[in-house]
Amino acid sequence: MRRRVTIYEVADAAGVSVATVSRALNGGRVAPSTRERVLQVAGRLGFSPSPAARVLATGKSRAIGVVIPDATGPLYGRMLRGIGLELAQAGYTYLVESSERDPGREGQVLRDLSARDVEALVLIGSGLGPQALAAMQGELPALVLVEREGAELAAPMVTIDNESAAERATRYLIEHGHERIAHISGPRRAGRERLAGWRRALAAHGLAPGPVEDGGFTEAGGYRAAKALIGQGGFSAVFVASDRMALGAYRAFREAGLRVGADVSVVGFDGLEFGAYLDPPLSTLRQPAQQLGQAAARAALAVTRGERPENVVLSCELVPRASVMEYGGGL
Amino acid sequence: MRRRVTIYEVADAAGVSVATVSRALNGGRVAPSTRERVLQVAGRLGFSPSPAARVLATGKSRAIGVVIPDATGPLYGRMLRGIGLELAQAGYTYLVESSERDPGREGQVLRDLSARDVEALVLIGSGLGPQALAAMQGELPALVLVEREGAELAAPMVTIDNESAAERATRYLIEHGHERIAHISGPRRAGRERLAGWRRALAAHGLAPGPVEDGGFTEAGGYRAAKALIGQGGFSAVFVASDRMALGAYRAFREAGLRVGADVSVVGFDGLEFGAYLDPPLSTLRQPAQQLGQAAARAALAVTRGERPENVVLSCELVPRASVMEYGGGL
DNA sequence: TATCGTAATGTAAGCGGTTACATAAGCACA
DNA sequence: TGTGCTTATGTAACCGCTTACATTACGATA
Repeated sequence: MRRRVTIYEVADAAGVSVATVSRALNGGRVAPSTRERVLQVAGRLGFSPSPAARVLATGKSRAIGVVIPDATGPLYGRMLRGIGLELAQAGYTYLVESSERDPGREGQVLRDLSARDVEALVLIGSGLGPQALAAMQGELPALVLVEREGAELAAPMVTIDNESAAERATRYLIEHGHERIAHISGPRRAGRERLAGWRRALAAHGLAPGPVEDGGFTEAGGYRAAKALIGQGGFSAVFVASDRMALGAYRAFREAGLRVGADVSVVGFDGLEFGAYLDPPLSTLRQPAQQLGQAAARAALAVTRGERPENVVLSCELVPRASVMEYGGGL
Repeated sequence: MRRRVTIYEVADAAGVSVATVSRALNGGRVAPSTRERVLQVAGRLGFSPSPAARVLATGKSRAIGVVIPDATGPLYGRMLRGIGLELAQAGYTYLVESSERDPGREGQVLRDLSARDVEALVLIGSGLGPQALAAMQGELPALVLVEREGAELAAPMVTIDNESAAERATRYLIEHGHERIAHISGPRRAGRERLAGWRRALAAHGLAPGPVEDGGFTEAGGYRAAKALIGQGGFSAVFVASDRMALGAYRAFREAGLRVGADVSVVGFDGLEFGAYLDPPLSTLRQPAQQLGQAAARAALAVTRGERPENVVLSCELVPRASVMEYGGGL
């Protein structure tokens, strides 16, 4: 079995005390020549300090906890990569747990992570509401909120600029000559902000808002919402607040005999991979998932240092594709 | 700041010694009445044992390390969910790191995870070769290999039955009347086994193997391979060893004016989400990603107990879709 | 009643680091 | 040469658990 090389063995081999070894390794005051020797011996022996012992001695675990809503979500992998990259530079790691979109389970997960001694918690996406979180905050380490409600929680927030992105999406349709633009909306903060962006773009161009239907951010909801819109008519384009809802909308349009990109233009939101493979490929706004992760990690590191980092707002990139065409007479 | 409740405080409050508290909590011999009281007090005080202290005292970290090739891979999220689920039941956690498909970095990552005291390492997908791993094995905890080469490493392996799945895919084409079936293959063990399954199915039905082109498991490679096949002709269907290569193949067929599902039938492999949204939807073999994760976690737990678990081979499920049609005269 | 085995509990020694405090060494200065 | 600093290093306590071993209590047995 692998056996751990301890600091004592390094100390013996280098002919110094463990305190000196510890200092040499962690940048304390040591004579340069001694440091040199200790480092050399430590390297030769393959010494690597026991994280557990270090945690116990210092009270800092050098780990942060990350809670995601759904392990299979396509964006979370990218966020985690961003988090991992950023943390690694600071010698930190992370523990991930998924709440599986169950607020009760999220509570569990938070307690669990907290019991595991993480120094900060990054909560991604929707989950427990602000009041519920506030109630738990006493027993939890510092929080960082990513794309989540909770301005009142005195926790740093990392978000995307939903409103501007939605405005950009809508403007993209307007630039293609569309004047009657519908919206399939979603719930919560993200949904509200995207709705607001849509409104703002229309208002800025002196256009009246088209019909709005809620799609609950699900494919089935998007399908139903599109059906409802089709029933009402009066639009030549739709801004859909998520790619997944756009998927459902595609189906509804197809069933109604409408060709996306010809009879009706569509812009989605999120930039999920499958959008590129739809027929026609879906125009969308790409979320900067990895950057969100990095920003969240930076914020988390800052809070572990007792700082109070600024909120971060990132913007999305428009991905123009064939689902949007020049206006040529609408529904 | 949150302060940790220690076992001493519980002991005081319950009027017993710390040893008794520890035993009461971990199932040692304690009088039932005492255990009851201790548990009660511990609950009231909100005691949860310091993992670091426990690791230090027992030498077991209750954590395993997981290495994935690519944080954004769509299957890894599912695998991790399986791993997490299984580990949680045993009171274990995991640390993930991604090698980003860089063997050098994988070496780093392994050392890093190992320095973090994980009790076992689950290596997913391709990466360092068996010789390189063997060379490191001395400084690493026990390994579990998931979909990876290394039969000679004396490490439990969790894999899918690539050959049978490929055979099933090919048989599916044969059942639709195709007799001249090409193959776009991939590298490494997975590629070889899928090739073998394709051959086996053809042989079993007395059919001659059609042309084979390697696509390197990438979309661009699939495109090139399909181009090459089209140049040669002589097939009415293709079994493609990965969905991503199938994506490239679709493009090549489209550019050549061939309609997938009509002029040429295609079966992919992996069961990635986007396949359902291709035009036409791609028939494929779905990898049991979550089950792979669970099996891997079970194996990892077993090795931490010093057991030598059996290899696990899981099978894939055929997902029939419109990319395969009854033979009606081929290229 | 003395003896012994057994069950319940307590005492204290680690586990492997960090770090406050003590000590020693080296040097400048009077 | 003695005094006082500064700097380098050592000693040992502590972080919060687990667990080997010691101790105590108690009923069973002779």
